[in-house]
Amino acid sequence: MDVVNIFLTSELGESLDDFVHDQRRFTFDRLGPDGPRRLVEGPMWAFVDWVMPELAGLEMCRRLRADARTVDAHVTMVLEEDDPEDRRRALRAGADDYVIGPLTRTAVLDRVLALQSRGVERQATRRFELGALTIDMAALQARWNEQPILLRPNEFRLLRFLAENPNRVLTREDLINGLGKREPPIDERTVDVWIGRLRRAIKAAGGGNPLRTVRSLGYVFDLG
Amino acid sequence: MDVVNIFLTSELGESLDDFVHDQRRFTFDRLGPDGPRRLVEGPMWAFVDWVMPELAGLEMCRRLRADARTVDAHVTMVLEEDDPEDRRRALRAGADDYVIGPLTRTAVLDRVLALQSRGVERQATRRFELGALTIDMAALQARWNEQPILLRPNEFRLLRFLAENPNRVLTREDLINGLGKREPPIDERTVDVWIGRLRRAIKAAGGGNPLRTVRSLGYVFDLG
DNA sequence: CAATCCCGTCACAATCGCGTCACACCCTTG
DNA sequence: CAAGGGTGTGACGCGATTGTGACGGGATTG
Repeated sequence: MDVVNIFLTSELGESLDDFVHDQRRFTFDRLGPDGPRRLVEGPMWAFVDWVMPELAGLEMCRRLRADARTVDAHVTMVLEEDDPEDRRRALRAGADDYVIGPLTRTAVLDRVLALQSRGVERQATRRFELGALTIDMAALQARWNEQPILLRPNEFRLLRFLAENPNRVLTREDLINGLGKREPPIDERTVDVWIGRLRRAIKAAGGGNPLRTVRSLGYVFDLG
Repeated sequence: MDVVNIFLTSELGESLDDFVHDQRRFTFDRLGPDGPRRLVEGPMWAFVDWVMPELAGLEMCRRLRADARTVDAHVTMVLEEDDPEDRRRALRAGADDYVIGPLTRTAVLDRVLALQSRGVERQATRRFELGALTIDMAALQARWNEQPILLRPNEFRLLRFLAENPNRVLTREDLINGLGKREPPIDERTVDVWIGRLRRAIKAAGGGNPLRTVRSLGYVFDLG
């Protein structure tokens, strides 16, 4: 059975106990300033309150992104009201997403289920190789046969996501979701430009072209 | 209670008996060159040794993928040492995953539990083989003896449909319907062109001609 | 506050996919 | 061997899809 690990920075009015639903086991846990209390395997979802007792939500967000145990978590920021300025700050601090509070059980499940529905998930792998390509999550660096590939942040995330799902056609929508770009909505054609830039960067490092276009569908990272 | 069926190609040093843990029943069984000894319901996990007494692990892997009873199994390859080249070969032969041996009870459970929680599920027949031909639905790619066949989307669908109905004469109408071309109506002669293009692509990949013309009827995908 | 970087969008050119046609070739039948 | 239907395939052209240079706004740096 799949396990979905959900972490929250605050107690909620309604009880959010562990439960099983639709073939998945949902576990809930408190998330403190020092990170998660327990280590888990599998996808992690963190909901961070804008205002926290001991720490500003934005700072918490940054910590999650810097902490090796939680870099792969999908971070949702919980805003008190819909302030465009706050939304932007949240995303810049590393959040993948946000909801307008207060946080309810329904809101949590909506988020998790919606993003899981495509079944494209991050794997918590620190460093991995695919053919000549090496991706080092800790150093945020990619190499082609030891030769560093000069990537901008967005390109790195794109390459990472593609490489995490090799030999599998990813639609432009998958890629947009995979990079956690919900807000503002991204034009699908923009993905073409991302791919173009990524290809150029790989080629500049002496690499081949592992990114295959599947016309009218999307792109694949080709192994072999 | 959920059942997790685990198949191994070799005896292990430590005993791996059936047992119950965490709401799941784990059953273990030997996996021989002819496939599983018993049919099971529910998820199957196969651990295939790189070196087997009677059959190379890679060949075993391909057989599992070609066998209707086991196409949906999650196949983990057991490597003796961490050779990137071997890993690639394993994945290309259809393995979903690999571990560096020797295989222990802990390694098996780690794998199964980790992947179950990560929600890595095999979609029905994502990949199948017929003789030298391999069709990978996820990557939308076909190979002839490991050599990729360069197919355009329509040709891929055609090949897939033919390969799904081997040894059976398909009329031009069958093929048009099989590819879901209702609108606009397709001229039956167009199918001839499709077949011609598909044959050329297979030959370009060093393949033979598995597509036989049945005069005044249609075409067959010939097995053997 | 100037210089630089990153990234989303646009517009246009290049490319691709594919249905159709036309004609040569093949096989069958008488 | 002549006749006639069936099949293979090169060529063509229309649409749709994709690649990419250019631009501008916002963020970051110094």
